[in-house]
Amino acid sequence: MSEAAAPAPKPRAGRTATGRRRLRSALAVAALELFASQGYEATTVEDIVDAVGVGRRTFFRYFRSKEEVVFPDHDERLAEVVARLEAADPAEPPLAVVGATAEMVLEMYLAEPEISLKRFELTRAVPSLRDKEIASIDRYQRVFARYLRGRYCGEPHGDLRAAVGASAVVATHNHILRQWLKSAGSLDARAQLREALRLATASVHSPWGEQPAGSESAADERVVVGVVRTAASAETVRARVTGALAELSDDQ
Amino acid sequence: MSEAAAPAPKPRAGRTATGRRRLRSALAVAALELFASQGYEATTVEDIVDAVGVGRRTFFRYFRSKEEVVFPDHDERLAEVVARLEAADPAEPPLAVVGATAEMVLEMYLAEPEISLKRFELTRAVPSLRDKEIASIDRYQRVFARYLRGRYCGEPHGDLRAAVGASAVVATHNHILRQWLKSAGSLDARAQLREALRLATASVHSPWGEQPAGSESAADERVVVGVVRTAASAETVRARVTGALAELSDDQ
DNA sequence: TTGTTAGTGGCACTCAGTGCCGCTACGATT
DNA sequence: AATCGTAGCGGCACTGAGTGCCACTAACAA
Repeated sequence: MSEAAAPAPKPRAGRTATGRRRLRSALAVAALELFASQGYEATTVEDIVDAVGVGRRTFFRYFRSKEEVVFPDHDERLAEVVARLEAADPAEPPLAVVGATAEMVLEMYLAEPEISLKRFELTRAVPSLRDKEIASIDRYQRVFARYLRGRYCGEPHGDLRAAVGASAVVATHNHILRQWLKSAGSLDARAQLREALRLATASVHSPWGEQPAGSESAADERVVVGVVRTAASAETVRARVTGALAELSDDQ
Repeated sequence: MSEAAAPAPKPRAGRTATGRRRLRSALAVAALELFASQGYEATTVEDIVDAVGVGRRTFFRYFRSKEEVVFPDHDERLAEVVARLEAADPAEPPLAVVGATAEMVLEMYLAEPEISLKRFELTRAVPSLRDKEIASIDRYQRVFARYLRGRYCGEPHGDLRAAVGASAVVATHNHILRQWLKSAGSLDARAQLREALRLATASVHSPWGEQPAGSESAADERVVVGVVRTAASAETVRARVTGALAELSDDQ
């Protein structure tokens, strides 16, 4: 209260000494500390800038909003994801590309565990931040879906497959990430994600859609006999295989 | 401007005549009209209440925020979803229950096409509303995932399967809904959703996880011979079937 | 007629976010 | 070395969302 009584003589304590672009970092650090100690909503932007010793206006030069200080570099990360997808080998299976990109995103979280954990606690506690994170996750998913839509272009249910594939990858990524966060950085999340993606995206890898009654097949069509040993009934296996093999023609 | 010059004598034009709880509806209608005509952000809450002829304070008694007027009954709908899941027959396959619930949600949109379309346009144009909608959709997905987690409890990758299953259902629902909205209410979205759900959730219906090297099988194990006619190579079919039939023991 | 209560209006306030202007420190030019 | 341009910053004033509080009024009950 009383420390702000003299607006005329600016203290300017070590501002330029910290460097021009370190201000952003200093603001973020101070903000996260205050959020952790006294809560997100109870912390005003004025509290943050007072802790750093800069003007309130300066805060909004480095962050578009109070929420953005919690997710400082989401834009850059999304841009990396887009770049990665654009640079991907078109010979790779589409879902493998998306899965690998998801692994890259996971690596970003794993690279700075303490920040990821702080954010996790914050987003769990503050609804508005949770909503914000959901929205940014959705942006990843949209980018994934757009990529897959391009790769599945022309296929029977390409758009649907793209949407479901993207959502499966994102859901799997989030599941593994959440497990890792809850365990406070336990085991190899990378390997877990890879295995989980294998399970989750199994059905999306092969094309969907009803057989157009032997359209382009006929030529190189062959008869394949498979022998399966299982406890399930024959009818169950028939239904399962029928669903799984619905249109197995042009994908790898 | 000049119409607000006399604060003392309240006009009170037909307030009570419209009924006590119709005010909410009147506010929503006026808001949507203003949003459509002059844009969401350019419309202040004061504009809305002036159009209806009530005080600004009253608006916030009916809507928690300016955004909520666009999604007036999301809470009730989410409650309906929860109730439906809780009342579901435990004998039904879990994903069938969730799928049917998603169909119920779709029905809600289809029930009032003009409002759904207006909202669609608004959420497409205004980022903050889009984020809000994403967040509320995520709430559905969480409820779905929670339900599936309970049903898959104890199974190999139950939690992952629940997360992926829920996301697949939601992604499918959104895809069909979006198609319907883009076509301005064309054909039978119900049938499309049902078929799409069949495709999208095929792999999640059967349990996941690695075979425990013949644990409880042995007893009622049989040999099943399947004949498949396809254009794919034998190796492709083998890999596909192996993946699809990974653990086919207790689910129907 | 006299409480009682629910719904409302209005006022004042906090706080996020923005536009604008002035200041200052730094670098480049001559 | 003096000067100009500029980028970063502080501060002020403003808008608008959202909230707390209190007074008022209409309807209802005793």
